[in-house]
Amino acid sequence: MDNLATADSSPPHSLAPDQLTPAQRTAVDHFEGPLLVLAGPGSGKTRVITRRMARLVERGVDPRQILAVTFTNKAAEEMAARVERLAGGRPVAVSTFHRFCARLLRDHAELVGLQANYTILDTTDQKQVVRTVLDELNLDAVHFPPARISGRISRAKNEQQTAESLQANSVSRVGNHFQEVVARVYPRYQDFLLRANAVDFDDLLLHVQQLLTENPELRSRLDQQYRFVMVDEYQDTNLVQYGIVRLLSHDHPNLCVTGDPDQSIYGWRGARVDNILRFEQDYPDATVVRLEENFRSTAAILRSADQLIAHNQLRKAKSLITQNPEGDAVELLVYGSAQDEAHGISARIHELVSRNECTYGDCAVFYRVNSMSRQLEQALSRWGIPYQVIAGVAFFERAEVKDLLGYLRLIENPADDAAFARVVNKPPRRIGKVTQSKLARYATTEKINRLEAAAHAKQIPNLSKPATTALLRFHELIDGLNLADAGSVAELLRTIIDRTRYTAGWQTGLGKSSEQDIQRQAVIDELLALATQYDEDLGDERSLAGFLEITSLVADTDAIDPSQGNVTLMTLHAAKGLEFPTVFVAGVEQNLLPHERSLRDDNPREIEEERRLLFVGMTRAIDRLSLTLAAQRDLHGQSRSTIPSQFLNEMQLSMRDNTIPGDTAVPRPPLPDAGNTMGRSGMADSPLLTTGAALLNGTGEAATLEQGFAVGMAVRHPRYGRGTVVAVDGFARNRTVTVRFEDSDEGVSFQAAHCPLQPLGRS
DNA sequence: CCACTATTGCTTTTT
DNA sequence: GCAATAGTGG
Repeated sequence: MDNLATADSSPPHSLAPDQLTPAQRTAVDHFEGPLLVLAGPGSGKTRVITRRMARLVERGVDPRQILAVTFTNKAAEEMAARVERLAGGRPVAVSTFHRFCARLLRDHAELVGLQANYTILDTTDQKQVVRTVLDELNLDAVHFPPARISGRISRAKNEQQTAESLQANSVSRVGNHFQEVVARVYPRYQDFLLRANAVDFDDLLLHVQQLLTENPELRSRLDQQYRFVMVDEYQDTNLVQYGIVRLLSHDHPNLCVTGDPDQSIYGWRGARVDNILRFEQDYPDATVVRLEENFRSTAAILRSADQLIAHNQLRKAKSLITQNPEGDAVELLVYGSAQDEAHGISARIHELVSRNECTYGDCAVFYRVNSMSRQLEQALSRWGIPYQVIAGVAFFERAEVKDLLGYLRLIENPADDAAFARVVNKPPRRIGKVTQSKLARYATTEKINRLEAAAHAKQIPNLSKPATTALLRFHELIDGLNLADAGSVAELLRTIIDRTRYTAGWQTGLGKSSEQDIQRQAVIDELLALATQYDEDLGDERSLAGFLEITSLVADTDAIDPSQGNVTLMTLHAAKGLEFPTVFVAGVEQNLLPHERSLRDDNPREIEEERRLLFVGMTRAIDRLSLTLAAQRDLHGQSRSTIPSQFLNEMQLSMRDNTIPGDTAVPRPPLPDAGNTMGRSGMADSPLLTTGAALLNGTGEAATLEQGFAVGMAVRHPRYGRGTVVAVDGFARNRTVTVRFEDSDEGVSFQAAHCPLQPLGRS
């Protein structure tokens, strides 16, 4: 089951579980004082950290005195489970930076001007808030895109620039319109958040830093409480995180950080590699351990990766060593089009699996941008290969999820005007733009939140009668909802869906529902399942705040599920910390990897980060690694010729050209027939939906079928199983296929061009 | 004054 | 190919 695992498991080439190299041993046995572990890819870093934590407990350190911080929930959970196992069942707290801060802030909210029931805004909410502020300033969102503005605000926060200092800064730089606008929006944005008792992701960290800086007694108490602090992926910390870590390890500098400057890929998010590079200056008596031997990849893979990364100038020289066997050379596969590339990869996986060289779950495909998953999904679908996409359309980004969570947020924190704006007219209850802006104006002048203002609708000037009653009814609706009455989060969600008649508008009637509605319902069911799980896990401890905290701070990478036996598709960023026997990196082209944005102003730092990104991707591979590219790729709908990535010239590769025009160099899947499609795919008729990612798996887009569909044709859907086509309507893009699946009375309609239906032949 | 449909434009990476 | 806007009918 562990074919996808972090570095600590035991891949074929690794040391026996109990064995440690001398360097690893030094790190594990290190007790007090600062420790820096510089760990190359596949060097057993996770194993070292977990072993060290267990060792601390063994030496009598109370687990509550250990604070371990990672960047993803997935990493945190895995680490916690592993340490607990090693430490004889004693739980050790492992948390992400954001979660740790969220908890701390919950306990001390009033010290930074918040209340304990504050809510966390996501990027969509942030953009919405920016939009509101732009409106107030009479600026248009077309000329000043909210996404860019909130990005700049986020960057400012990461660099510890307050609204005031940014303003001061931009005044000195006259002429920069955009910067000026950002400086004007920032303080109002922040004001909105504070009034809404809400924080954004950056605030979680920033508020905690402020908390620790301004309250020395609290700081020293926490410093004392967390006598041992461990930070994983230290090269990814930003200035604020760096500050927090330092504030917590002042009196007890038993700080252990681990990381690899060559795997720093979050510079764009404010991460500072310098943090790890200057650790030895920050803590002159630090012990430094270098883990350079790789236990993961073949020598061939490692050699190419090493050659690549050696081209980074702004780097301390370091080479990767391994005693692993040579293995196959790293391949470069060149295809004529993105479609060929996708089919080529699928064919390759199909071949490897049918020759029993690996399983589907052993394979991963990485790419630079999420939008590249679509074509890969289509091809894999056509080949009948089961796959999971990490963060295709993220589960928690789905409108239904955000709406329902919006209701929960508003119930928990009535001051959350962002949540109010999100749900006040969802589903449509005749509270449109005009009414909302009158309400907002009134709320602002009266200095009350919007929900309260809705209760006073009769006092709002120029409000039409129907609008007034609609607002009053909405207020009543929210007022009548709470966790105590509902009994559990899941029950509360059901009550919300029921009372708002949330799904009422969906039934397109005539005894058939659309594919879209089925998906939306599935999303809701998934959220309910998640809530039920939460209710069970927490028992009497359950709270809305707790549930919202979990749902706000999850990442899509958390959904990676190795046990499913699926090919895994994800971005290069999401791939960090994982390993797979067979890896494909797709789209290794100039302007894509390196991304065009990094080439734009010829900044070597950015190009080096792109190089590290490819390095990270390559070093995930255990046995087989292929880099692929397409000579032509669609960009904004237009097909364009591409240029091979500059990185390809920097390493040893064995090239295979599959671009012979009009030829069969790229195989297409064998024609489907009822007999062997099932056997080949290895897919269950209706797989269980377990995670958000798995849920969305296979439903995105799909095959364009040359032969089309006809009434009476037997088809198979990756999720709903076998069925028969009962109707075909419309033309071209509007063509829909209605299918009746086995054990179902209803027909389900699909867009012919965009569904993963596989024809099985006539029945 | 609101809801719905057609149309234009922009698209890294993520806690 | 999506999401914010413009336009139209109710």
